[in-house]
Amino acid sequence: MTPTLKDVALRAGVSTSAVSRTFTDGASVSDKMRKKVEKAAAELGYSPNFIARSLTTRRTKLIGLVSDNFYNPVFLEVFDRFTRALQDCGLRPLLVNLSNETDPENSVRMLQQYSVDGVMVVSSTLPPEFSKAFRDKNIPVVNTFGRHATSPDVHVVGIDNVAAGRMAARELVSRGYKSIAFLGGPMRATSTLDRLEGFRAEMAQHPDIAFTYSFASAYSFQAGRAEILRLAENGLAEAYFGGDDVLSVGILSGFQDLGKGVPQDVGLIGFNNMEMAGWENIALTTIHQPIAQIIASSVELMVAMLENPDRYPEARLFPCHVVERKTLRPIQCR
Amino acid sequence: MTPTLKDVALRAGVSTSAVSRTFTDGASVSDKMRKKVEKAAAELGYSPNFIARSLTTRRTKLIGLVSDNFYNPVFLEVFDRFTRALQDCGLRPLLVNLSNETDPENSVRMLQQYSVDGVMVVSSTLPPEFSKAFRDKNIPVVNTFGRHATSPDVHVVGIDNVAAGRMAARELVSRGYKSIAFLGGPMRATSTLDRLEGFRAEMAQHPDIAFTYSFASAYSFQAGRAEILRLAENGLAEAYFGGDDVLSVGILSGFQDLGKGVPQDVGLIGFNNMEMAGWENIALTTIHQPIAQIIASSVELMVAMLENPDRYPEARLFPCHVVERKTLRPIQCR
DNA sequence: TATGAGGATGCAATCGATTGCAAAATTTTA
DNA sequence: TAAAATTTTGCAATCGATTGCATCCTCATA
Repeated sequence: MTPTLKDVALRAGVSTSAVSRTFTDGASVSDKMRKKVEKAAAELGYSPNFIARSLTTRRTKLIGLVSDNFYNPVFLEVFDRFTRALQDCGLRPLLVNLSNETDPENSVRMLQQYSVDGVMVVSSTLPPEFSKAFRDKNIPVVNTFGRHATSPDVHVVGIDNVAAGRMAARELVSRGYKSIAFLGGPMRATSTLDRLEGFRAEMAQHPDIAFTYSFASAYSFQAGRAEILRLAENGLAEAYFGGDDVLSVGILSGFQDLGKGVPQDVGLIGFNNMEMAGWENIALTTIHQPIAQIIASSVELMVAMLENPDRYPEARLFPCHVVERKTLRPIQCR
Repeated sequence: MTPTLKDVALRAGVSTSAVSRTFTDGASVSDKMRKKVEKAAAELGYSPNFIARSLTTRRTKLIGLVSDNFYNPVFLEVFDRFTRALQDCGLRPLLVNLSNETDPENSVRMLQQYSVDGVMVVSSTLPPEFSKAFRDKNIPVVNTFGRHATSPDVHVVGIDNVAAGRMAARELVSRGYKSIAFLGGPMRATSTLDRLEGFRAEMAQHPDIAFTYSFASAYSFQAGRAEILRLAENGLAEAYFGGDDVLSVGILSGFQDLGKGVPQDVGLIGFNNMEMAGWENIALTTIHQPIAQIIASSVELMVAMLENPDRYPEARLFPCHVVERKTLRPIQCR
């Protein structure tokens, strides 16, 4: 059906090598030959078959994009940016949904069967074994939003969660709140734990301020709402750090039920700066994670690894910053 | 590096055909042979290379998943469901971001170069030419969320937008509003136009009720907010049908600015039933689009087309239903 | 004009599988 | 037990490309 190399060669009256060479840059072909071949190719509507090509070049330009997080609004941006950035490098994302996969084996095998050139593991909750499994098969892998401490033998691009936790605490302290709480996502997420660590470290500097913490059952609206409602039974803190923005909107909703005004009665700072956090009827003060940079850097790193697979693993961590909106009272000068 | 068919054959002391056959079901191999081969394969950690296989079988099991909409929250669900459903059929989604692509040519060529078995065009805004371009190259295509009227020569799975528009109007009428407005998404989206058509048709049955319409510049929060604020200058209607849920949340935010209480002062019904519409502090009454069914059906249809590419094109339309929350006043009995 | 350098071309092997066909092995039938 | 039928197996061609190597041109230089 679709024309092949041979068809073009036949029509142009040249060898298949000649045709192949006009379509691989850097190959030696005379102008005359190139013209002839290009003409025949155009007439036939030929373009080289990547799959067949990959057999000899050992490069498919396919990149596995594996994630287990398909329900967080920030992932809209994540997918958009990843696909664009990859496309711009001539790479193609093969999407893998790991949502209820516990065993790396399957995904690794599958991606290996498709001879992907590399894999991007996009998750902060996936255990490091996943990334390692790829590396063990000699497939270049970068773990975006990963935790650098856990997998020093795999490339990680993301943020410093400990620093982010500290930043949140510092922000809350600067507003003069006298009792402050950390309301994290599920405890199994290492990112949560790291942020708690930083948060706690900062709070340790302020023994005069009451500090408590707890965890929601998931990074979800309902989980945040349920947890804050549960917490309210024993009295609320003056300000909270929500595990992420959707959790925080749940908390906001709980405050509303409780008749607590924000920021008059209680303060809240979220995490991620998802698009909806900026919606005027939500107006969540939150910590922005530099997604654009993280993804650009991830792809850049992947490209570099394709050139040199033995690159020494590195962690690229980007700083966050707080985005002030309306859920925290103004800074207190004392 | 990774073991090949030949390696296994060598180790098992059999022909490559034998190995190939034990890995393709339905092929004739004796038990003894199978055991021998499987043993060798297991020892080597072999699994067949799909890419190489596809060369002769002419099946890659790759499905192009092309979309131009990466920022609507419902697409989280869409991507999650699509990837799962495809995976469950042994198919792999090759993601293509068409966000700023105006010409089908590139994407078609690219997907052809990867020998995808089929393409799912997931968009209600992409012009029918995109879908047609694939069909013209004999690549099976189903247009999910497409408009059936425009492309009767391509498989379409989605909803009946005209009916949905009518449903919205009817709902608003049943609440006894005396002036009703349609505030759609961008005019170029055919889905918007179809919904307006249905809406208008229903309103025509009620000449006593004032009816107006207008369009926001995009399916976005800011566009909805801006448009309602603009509209307010000449006085608001009693109730609105928002083009989609994010647009509607923008409208809600505008109402808030205007000091209009919902649903006391003004009513609003959205479209899509995105997850956030159910959040208690948004509580948007909206029309639910049966995404789960639409996607299941799309994938089902794709699988059927892989079996029989000459299948006669059909449109599969699913009914919507309204989800009552808190942005519409109760039904009026007269 | 002869010589050599270097670029352009083609031949044929190869990448990792599948598969039609014929030969070999096994089972069934007489 | 021999012949026929059937199942297994292997050979070799093929899928659509790329590429090392040898040959052939071209053109500049002496």
